[in-house]
Amino acid sequence: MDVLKRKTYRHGDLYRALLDAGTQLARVGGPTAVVLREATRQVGVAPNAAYRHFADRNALLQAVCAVAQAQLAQAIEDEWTVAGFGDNAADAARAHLRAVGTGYIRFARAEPGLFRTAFSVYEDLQKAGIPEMAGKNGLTPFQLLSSALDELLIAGVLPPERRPGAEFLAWSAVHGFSMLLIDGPLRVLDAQQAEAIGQRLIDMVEFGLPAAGAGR
Amino acid sequence: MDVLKRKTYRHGDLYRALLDAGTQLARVGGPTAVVLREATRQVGVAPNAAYRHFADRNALLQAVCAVAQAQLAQAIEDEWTVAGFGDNAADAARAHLRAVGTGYIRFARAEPGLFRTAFSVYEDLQKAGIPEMAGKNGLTPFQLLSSALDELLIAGVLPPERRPGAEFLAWSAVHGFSMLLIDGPLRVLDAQQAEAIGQRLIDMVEFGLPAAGAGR
DNA sequence: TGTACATCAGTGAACGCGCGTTCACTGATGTAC
DNA sequence: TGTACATCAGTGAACGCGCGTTCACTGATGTAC
Repeated sequence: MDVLKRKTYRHGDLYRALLDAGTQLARVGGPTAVVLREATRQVGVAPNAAYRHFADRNALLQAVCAVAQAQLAQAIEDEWTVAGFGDNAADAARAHLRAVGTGYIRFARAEPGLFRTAFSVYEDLQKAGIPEMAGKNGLTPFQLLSSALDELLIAGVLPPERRPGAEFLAWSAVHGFSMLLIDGPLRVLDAQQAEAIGQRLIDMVEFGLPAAGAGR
Repeated sequence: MDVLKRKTYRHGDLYRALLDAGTQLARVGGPTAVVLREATRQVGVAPNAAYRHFADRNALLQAVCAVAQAQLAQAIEDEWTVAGFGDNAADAARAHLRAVGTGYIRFARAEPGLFRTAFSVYEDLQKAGIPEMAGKNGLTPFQLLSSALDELLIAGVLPPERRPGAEFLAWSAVHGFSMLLIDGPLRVLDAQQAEAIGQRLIDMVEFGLPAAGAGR
């Protein structure tokens, strides 16, 4: 990111530079802070130069959104790796579900701007599988959650009739908590408190999920 | 709301008219749609006339936010009333918790713009008790949730050591689901599907809450 | 009950701002011969 | 290997837009005498 001075007339990799600058803007100020002119300013290029690489402002935002998704996926993968394999399939599955939730919440707290950007753009569940949004293992956040739930199913922890749509129940809890944590009333919590309540929330999901839809 | 024509030089109740116009804008387009000039335009008054009644644009937004909170509270109260009292204290408490969640989700789905506005402004938990944000019974959404949880405690459904902070667990689940429903990937669900998954989510909270924090 | 006057709600015009986007251009690069 | 030339990445200037906000004002209202 060479600000204001550049040796060559051609930039070299302006696409990448603008994407990086846009990501930095999102990191600091969330999706509305992704301002095309500001990105070109930081890179040291004329405002309209961006139009060689992005159709319009929204295309830049979309690209930044994909970066944010990928970083979230990576944060979850890291947590998954730490969780390991446990003594048996059931324990491993539970640990992986917890890892997904924990990674999600920690990322939201560590990178609130990127987190909000990840969910700012109109997103189809169809598009949830595109590779730009994945971590190193090639899985998106949603796919990682699905994997953990599949493990729970195979391990016999989650009854088959409760499996369909289980993603949305777990996701809702963790997503809502993250939102309250970064934008809402839980903003005031310190790291330790946030972590403690976060783990209790994941307890609620772990114990409540197998019962959800129980004979009502 | 008299658009463009007005008999008297004085408006009569411009504060109310601007607040109503602002609320309508929020209803249609969420918090960012609360534009001061647009509100005055709809009321048929000069842009700067607003400054007789609101310190600035943010003051108008705050007022609209309070209206949105109050409408949410009312939606929950209505659901609470429908839920009734059941056969015993435990059933009644559970029904009331479910009513809070159901009212919350239904309001989010029915009035996504107002819902997003309700949570757009910096909100302290301190301010969660101010009367402008309450429904007819004088309780805010947060206070209604607290009441339901207190009932669960008294009825012996929720162990005393799990009561503190339980608001945030239940709230997270229902809030996250609402967000995914109106802005996220669950946008595609029709009313029936949304209702069904919403009830399963509330199952998860109902069964998972008493277990959350269980001996870890 | 009638009149003078203070109040203050709403007016009209203008400001500076930063945004996204379009236009015709310029000049470094890399390829064809 | 050297040169002519097409390509196209980045330039410079400008546009229209709508916003929030400030200024000095005007004229209806309601109160004091």
